[in-house]
Amino acid sequence: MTIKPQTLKGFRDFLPEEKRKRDFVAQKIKEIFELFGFEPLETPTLEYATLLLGKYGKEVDKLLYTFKDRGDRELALRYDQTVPTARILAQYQSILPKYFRRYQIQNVFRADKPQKGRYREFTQCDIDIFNSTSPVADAEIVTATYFAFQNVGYPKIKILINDRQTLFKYLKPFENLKISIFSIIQSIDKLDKIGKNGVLQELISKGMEQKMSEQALNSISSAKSSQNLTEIINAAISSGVPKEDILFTSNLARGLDYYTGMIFEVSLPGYDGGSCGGGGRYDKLIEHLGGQSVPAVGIAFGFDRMVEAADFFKLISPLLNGTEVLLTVFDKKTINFSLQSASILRKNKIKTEIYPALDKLDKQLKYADKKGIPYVVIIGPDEAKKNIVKLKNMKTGEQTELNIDELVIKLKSS
RNA sequence: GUGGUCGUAGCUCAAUGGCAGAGCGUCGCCCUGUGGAGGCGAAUGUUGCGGGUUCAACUCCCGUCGAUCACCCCA
Repeated sequence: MTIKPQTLKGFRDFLPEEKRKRDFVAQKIKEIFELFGFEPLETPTLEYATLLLGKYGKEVDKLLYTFKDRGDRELALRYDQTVPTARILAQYQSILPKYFRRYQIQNVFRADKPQKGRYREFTQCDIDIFNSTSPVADAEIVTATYFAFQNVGYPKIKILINDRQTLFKYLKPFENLKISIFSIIQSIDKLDKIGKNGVLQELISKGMEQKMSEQALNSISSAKSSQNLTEIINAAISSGVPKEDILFTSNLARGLDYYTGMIFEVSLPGYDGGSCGGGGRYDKLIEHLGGQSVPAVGIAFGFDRMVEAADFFKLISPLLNGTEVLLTVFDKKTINFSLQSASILRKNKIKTEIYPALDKLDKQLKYADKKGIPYVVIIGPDEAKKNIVKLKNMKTGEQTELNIDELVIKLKSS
């Protein structure tokens, strides 16, 4: 019985072209994380279900993948990176540095209904600093984020920043029995998406009077940056974030209610695929998850969107890291010469591929052309006899006869 | 999870209940050691899957799987 080949609902295959793009972006942001002293961390795909259940709210429990293993243990697939990291902090408290800072790029699983840009397995990329309440820690996160994006090569990066204290101060008067301040914040967070009228309507439908709703919006738009936030912004600017790229945005809310201080988002002007990352300070979350009190500040990068945006801005060369030279083969007599030449090229760190069949030369050239391999080395009986090779530049069509040492020099210099 | 839209060749898409097609790609030849351009030719389908209505279903109905959009939630 044959089975129809298909990818599981909500899951994706990344073919070489796409995978290279993802690796490119991951590589660029990792460089910056390391530069800022963030250390790599990896946790298992599976955890005990009890670790995850109930930690994200009852709505989310339905989105957890849970099942039993053969030893009857209740398991769950990783849902995010924060809860497993909270476990790490509790479990390895004695050996981790006090102000632990780590980066983590791993896939997480959510049994959600998929749609575009929303999958059941996707990559999360987090950086966080634990145990520090200093504005310097907040600024480090913002700055590392800015430079990580810059290192990928995006033409313009804007950091939109606000803090929960400011939102609370200006919105608290509007809270009532029908509508909590978090509910107001959640609605205001949609300002960019549904517009002023949309937010007003939503607030009204949540039980706020029209006049009050308008006042709440006006109050927010006139808000001033708190002293703490001003310190964070100044620290980020001192760390090299251009002043014009970090913007106090009083209506920035971010829906998650666990944030306790600074909140921020990354926006790429010119790319309208939405925010490419967001985070903030969450001093109570880890304690709430059952650990000890651990103040924390961090960001989750929207890795998939970053890749899409990198693609959109054409930051990734299609030939990136591909094979540099294809060696052709002619027949069984000359194949050894081809193999030996390949060996020498590879010893010289030239990315070399040998054609894996005795096809006609036109097929071999066509293969190189289609794969975008820039050089082809032609080795047939004539060349083997003279102990030389013929190097063909696929772009110009130019061919030169070289001995193997000349070939290495030529390819290394190109 | 709720509510829409969609599913036809490898890809993009036609065919308004009446013979399943086109473009692109693929393969072969023109070209016996040279790719891209061009010419000529060829192959490819249980119309996602299962049922129903009908003389007749790609087309209508039901179910199912998948994709997609909005909401929810978020990344």
